[in-house]
Amino acid sequence: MRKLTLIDKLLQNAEEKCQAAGGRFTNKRRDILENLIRAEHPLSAYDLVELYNQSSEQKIQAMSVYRILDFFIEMQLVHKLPTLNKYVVCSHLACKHNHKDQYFVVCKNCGDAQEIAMNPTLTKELNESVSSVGFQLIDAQFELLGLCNACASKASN
Amino acid sequence: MRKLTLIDKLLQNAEEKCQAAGGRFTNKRRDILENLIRAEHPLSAYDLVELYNQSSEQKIQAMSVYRILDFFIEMQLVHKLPTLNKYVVCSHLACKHNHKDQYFVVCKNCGDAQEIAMNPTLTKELNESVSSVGFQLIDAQFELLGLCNACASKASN
DNA sequence: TAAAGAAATGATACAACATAACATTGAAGG
DNA sequence: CCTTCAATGTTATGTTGTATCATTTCTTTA
Ligand SMILES: [Zn+2]
Ligand SMILES: [Zn+2]
Ligand SMILES: [Zn+2]
Ligand SMILES: [Zn+2]
Repeated sequence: MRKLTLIDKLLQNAEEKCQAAGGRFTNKRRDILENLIRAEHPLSAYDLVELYNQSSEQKIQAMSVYRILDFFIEMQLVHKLPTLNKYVVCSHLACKHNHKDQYFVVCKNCGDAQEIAMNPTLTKELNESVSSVGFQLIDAQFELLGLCNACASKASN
Repeated sequence: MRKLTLIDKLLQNAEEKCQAAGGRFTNKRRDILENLIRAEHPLSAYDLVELYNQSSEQKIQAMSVYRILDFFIEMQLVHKLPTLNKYVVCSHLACKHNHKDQYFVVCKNCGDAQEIAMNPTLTKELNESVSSVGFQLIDAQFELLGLCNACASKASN
């Protein structure tokens, strides 16, 4: 019996989370998620349409991809990055726990994104800052623009 | 001699900032900025096209509005809110100083946005968090989703 | 002040991102 | 089976943003 690959495990974990929430993990959803996992960087919805239509016998349309992405975002398996109009798998796909506050750093040069868990102090500071102007926080996810390690060291050469 | 209104003062201040940076403050730019100031909430580029074409003898095209917005963003007189695909005037239009780190809270209910200056502690925490993963920050501006004071109190009725 | 150069805008076309609305298919439960 | 609801198909259209080349307007300077 063949050992499960890492991706198999991620997909299996994702399936469990979907089913636990009463959602189905259809073939289309599985394939879209797998493509996004393998990409290892943010993709647009239309990137995913192309990828799917190249790698599969079947065809999918943009409308369906958007619906599937919405579903995964609801399940917290995928995040949307509004500054890029792209989507990326949650870095906690392998974890059992549901993650809390996180943000993304986006590399201006290579476009890669990294999900960063907020430490308690940062969360606290942010919450205090927001509530000090009478605002009720619903979702703290955000993106910061900068240079990743790799690109920063290249740039300084 | 008529007293200058608040908006006149804001526009005058904006003009000075543009000229100090070697940019022109043309009539089109002035009118677009004035429309955005008067709106008092975020507008899309096409909202601004419509507003201009309704309120002016002349006509403007989307392309020009995008260029004007880019110019104002460069001048730090306008900010883009990527989660809304909308634009809003900087809350420091009346100040002489150039503002530093800030973020926006966006009301999920009414769509209003409020610009919040980051306090030193928050800036420090954020910088430390980012650099701890080897990332170099370029732009810390971001948006948080929630409920504004007015909408929160309505909702609890 | 006329010519040259640079900045701003016009005009047209199109690319990229996203949703509306209604029809059809397919899985799960009784 | 058959009902029901979730998921997807299908088509059309709305929204956001950029590319490209032409023209106008302002500024500089010879
Ligand atoms: Zn995540
Ligand atoms: Zn990079
Ligand atoms: Zn500002
Ligand atoms: Zn509100």
